[in-house]
Amino acid sequence: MRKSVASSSAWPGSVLVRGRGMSEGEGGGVTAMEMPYEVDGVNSVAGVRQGRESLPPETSTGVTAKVAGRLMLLRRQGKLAFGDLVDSSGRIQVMLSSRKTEGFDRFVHERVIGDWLAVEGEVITTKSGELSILADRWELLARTQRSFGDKWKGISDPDLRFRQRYVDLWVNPEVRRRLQSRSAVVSRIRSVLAEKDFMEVETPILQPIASGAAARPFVTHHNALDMDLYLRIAPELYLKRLVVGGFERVFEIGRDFRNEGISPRHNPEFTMLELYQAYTDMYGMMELAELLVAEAALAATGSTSVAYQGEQFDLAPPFKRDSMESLVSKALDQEIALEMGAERLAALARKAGLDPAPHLEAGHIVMELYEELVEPELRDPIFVTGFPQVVSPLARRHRDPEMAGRAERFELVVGGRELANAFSELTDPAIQRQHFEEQVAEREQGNAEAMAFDQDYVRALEYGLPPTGGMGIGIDRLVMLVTDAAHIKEVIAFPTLRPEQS
RNA sequence: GCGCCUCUAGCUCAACGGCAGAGCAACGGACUCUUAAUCCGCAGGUUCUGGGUUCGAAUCCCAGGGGGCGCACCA
Repeated sequence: MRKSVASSSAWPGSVLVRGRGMSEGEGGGVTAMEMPYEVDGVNSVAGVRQGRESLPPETSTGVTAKVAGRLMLLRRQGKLAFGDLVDSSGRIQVMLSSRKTEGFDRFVHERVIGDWLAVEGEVITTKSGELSILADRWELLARTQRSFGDKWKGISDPDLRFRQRYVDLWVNPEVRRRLQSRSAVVSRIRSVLAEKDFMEVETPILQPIASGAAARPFVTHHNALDMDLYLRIAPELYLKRLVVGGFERVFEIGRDFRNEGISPRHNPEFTMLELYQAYTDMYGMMELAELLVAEAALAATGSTSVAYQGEQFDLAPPFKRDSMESLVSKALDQEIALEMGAERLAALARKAGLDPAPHLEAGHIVMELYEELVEPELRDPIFVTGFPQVVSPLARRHRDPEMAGRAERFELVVGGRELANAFSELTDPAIQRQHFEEQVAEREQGNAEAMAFDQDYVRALEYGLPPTGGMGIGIDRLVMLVTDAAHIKEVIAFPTLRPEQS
């Protein structure tokens, strides 16, 4: 009878409770407009708990505290009432008594699970020993007009969880912990890089050409300029322009956008750390990768040993290193090398059950063998080196003449997934131009992800890029790893979803 | 894009060809130490939508929609 006061009630979870589409003033309580504008003297729940975890039952501390948060459980017991108040730091029990608490009857009759409250009173422990706040007074900060789902099971429908994350955060506590861990990881990365004299910068998200990675971009349009712009697929080329401009150590933590499929590991927008450091190379990047990954694990879990989906990974440096060809050889139980040529490699690939497209170069086939047979099987952190030059258009050729055809590039893989990708950056404008031309040719042969030609970037290189190491780390996947998340949507507060349908 | 699974009360789920139900939430009440409190009472439905089969459809079939998983895609 009482549902559907508002027009917005078609959506699950939308039934308005207790006639709450109306202001409470009609029941003699406060109206929305009479809610407080500020709440003074609020202590965090964690702060109140601090140092009081093992008080004996029925302790009166004599200390008064005020906490604020959302009421998530309510146990009415005649002239007593107990509630669980939750804030971002934790949960604490509040105890109200008809003798001690102002407005006790209003509390019992008007409050529902989900209301925001401030509660002030003495910090005590109950007969059963639970740390509680025995309320002298309480104050309503906001009412909920909608219910929070089953109090034991919460909500489990994934669509509902992601669309209404503000509910998910309250009823599924691990969601809150994950997002807090994500923040801690990003914060730690910033401070580690700051200590190493990196400067945080911001480069364009709207770009006239989307380059720097192999991916399909989103297209948008600027009306006044009457021109199409792309949402960036990578900040790489702009960051290296800044190195050309004289900033020796720069990094950016920001969103990239790729117009591709959505999967447990892919969201159309995702957060990438990219950093560039002059006067070093891929080996300098390896040290930095080890440091950043280990620090991320420490920030999230307090340990460099992390449990992930039933596996245990040791993220303490140093990480193993091996070359792509060596790893593929082990997987095939047969020595392979780029020098075998495309035909023989393609035959091996077919024998291994793959179906390499025609006209691929040897490097492409080795890469395919690696991605299909090796990468998913790699467990503990490992730097995979010796990437074919042909799949590394922005990386510098290997300095060792015996490594001809390979680039100075590595990917860091943990648990079968790529966590970081780094190069000794290609600095030679003529070679860069040639690589872009090859990418354009690939695109013409049907590789829709081949990189776009960026003329100005070549011009920037013509002004001189010093020897530079560069690296990208996928923040979402890193956070997944250190928070034991199976799905990228679990580490993104608001993942991309289809629009809610009426 | 293809395949498989799924959609029932606000939430979590039963009923699987024969009167659409439970727990929680909500609402009314009892209870001075609860912990998913308990107890009594009340209310809550276009069974995703449309069509078909049938005496009879939440249930079977077809189409559409939402969601999930896998494949493809994603260096």
